[in-house]
Amino acid sequence: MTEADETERRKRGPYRKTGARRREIIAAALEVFSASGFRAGSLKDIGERIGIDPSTILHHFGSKEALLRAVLDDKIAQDTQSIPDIEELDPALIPRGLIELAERNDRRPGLISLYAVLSAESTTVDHPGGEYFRERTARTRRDFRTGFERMQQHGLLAPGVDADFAATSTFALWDGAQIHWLIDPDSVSVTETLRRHLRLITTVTEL
Amino acid sequence: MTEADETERRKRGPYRKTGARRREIIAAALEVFSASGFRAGSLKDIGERIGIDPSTILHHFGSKEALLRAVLDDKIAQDTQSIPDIEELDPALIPRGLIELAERNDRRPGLISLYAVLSAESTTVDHPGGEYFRERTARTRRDFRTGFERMQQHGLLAPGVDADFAATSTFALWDGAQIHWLIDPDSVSVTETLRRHLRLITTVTEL
DNA sequence: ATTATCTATAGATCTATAGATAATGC
DNA sequence: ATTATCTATAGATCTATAGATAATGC
Repeated sequence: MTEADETERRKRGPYRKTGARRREIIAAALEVFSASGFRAGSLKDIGERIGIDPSTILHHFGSKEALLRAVLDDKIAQDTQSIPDIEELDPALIPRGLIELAERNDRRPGLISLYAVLSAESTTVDHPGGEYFRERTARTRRDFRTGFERMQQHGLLAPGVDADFAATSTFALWDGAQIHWLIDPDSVSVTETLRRHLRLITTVTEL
Repeated sequence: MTEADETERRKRGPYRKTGARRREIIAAALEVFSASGFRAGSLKDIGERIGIDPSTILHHFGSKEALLRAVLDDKIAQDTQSIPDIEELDPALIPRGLIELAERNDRRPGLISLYAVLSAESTTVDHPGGEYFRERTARTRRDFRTGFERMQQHGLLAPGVDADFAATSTFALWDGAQIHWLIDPDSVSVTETLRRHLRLITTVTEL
């Protein structure tokens, strides 16, 4: 009945500009959430950046939580911490791949801030990003471990370093350096710290 | 004039129980701020834990910001990341000292959460903890560097590791591991990751 | 005619203050 | 008599909804 009705008076669908507007909102939301966090970043802040009313944002996304999900989903595509093709990449090139990833991130400080701020905020009670960040950290650690296991099989890890420690320490050092960089950008270079760490835990020297 | 007046009708000062009540509030505030962050953690939440009204908290501390400062100042005493006597400690014992510090922190997860959550939140705009955490990270990095410089002078750093990298990487790895531990406690042991890192960057083996 | 946008506003916070009542201590 | 605590409330948010107006596209 209801389904038949819906089939009958079919919807027209979004206008041509709607996609662009949604992307505009997502971009503004990324800025605001990374600068203020999810809870303190208001729909009013987001709307003001692009000159629209908060209720217009809700028209497009339904709720603030749904907007957060849209921001995070959108960013998965250009994720800051997944190595492309880690399964097939020549193991000797994995460290280089990680460093290039860090260098790319250096050019998008907004994304770094989004992840660093939200991943910490997501550990607080009742935070809508909790599950996303639990899954993401698990996936990233798994990807890292896969990469370092392949290096290990080719004898590319330094003596005394196993794949699990390589993955855990690299991931922790990376995220920690990013937070310290956010707190005081002059005091630490994420890329340089990562590079030296990888020189230490692998036998790959040309980094 | 005013001063004379104040000298004349002198205040009686706080009651005997006031100190205890303030400590009670600070303890409850630590719990709430570490579980919810500063902005999302409300005076109502804090008051409910110890059965008092939000306005009573403000009577004792004046403002929510002042309460945060009181919580942070109180925690400086039992800081989670300052090595005792790093200036005098036998350089060979510094890694052991760091690990013991991490082990002590393991037993106070509330403190770890407070620092991890607030240090990330403090990077957001207009956050009252911003200066505190900027100073704290600078001081911690300086302490770490001092310690590793002393180790370097005694030839206790691994080949290719200088004091600056040792300090930056250890600090980053530590804070990053703590966040990952908060996100998924089963996936990473802060102490164990730190221990293996220190084995790698120093020549001290008994860890 | 449907979607996009705005205005207005409900309802739920939250911090802080004013002022009344209760507890403490001179 | 002073401090501690509570009740009541002001004033400032904020998210979300209802309903009117504007823009788009069949």
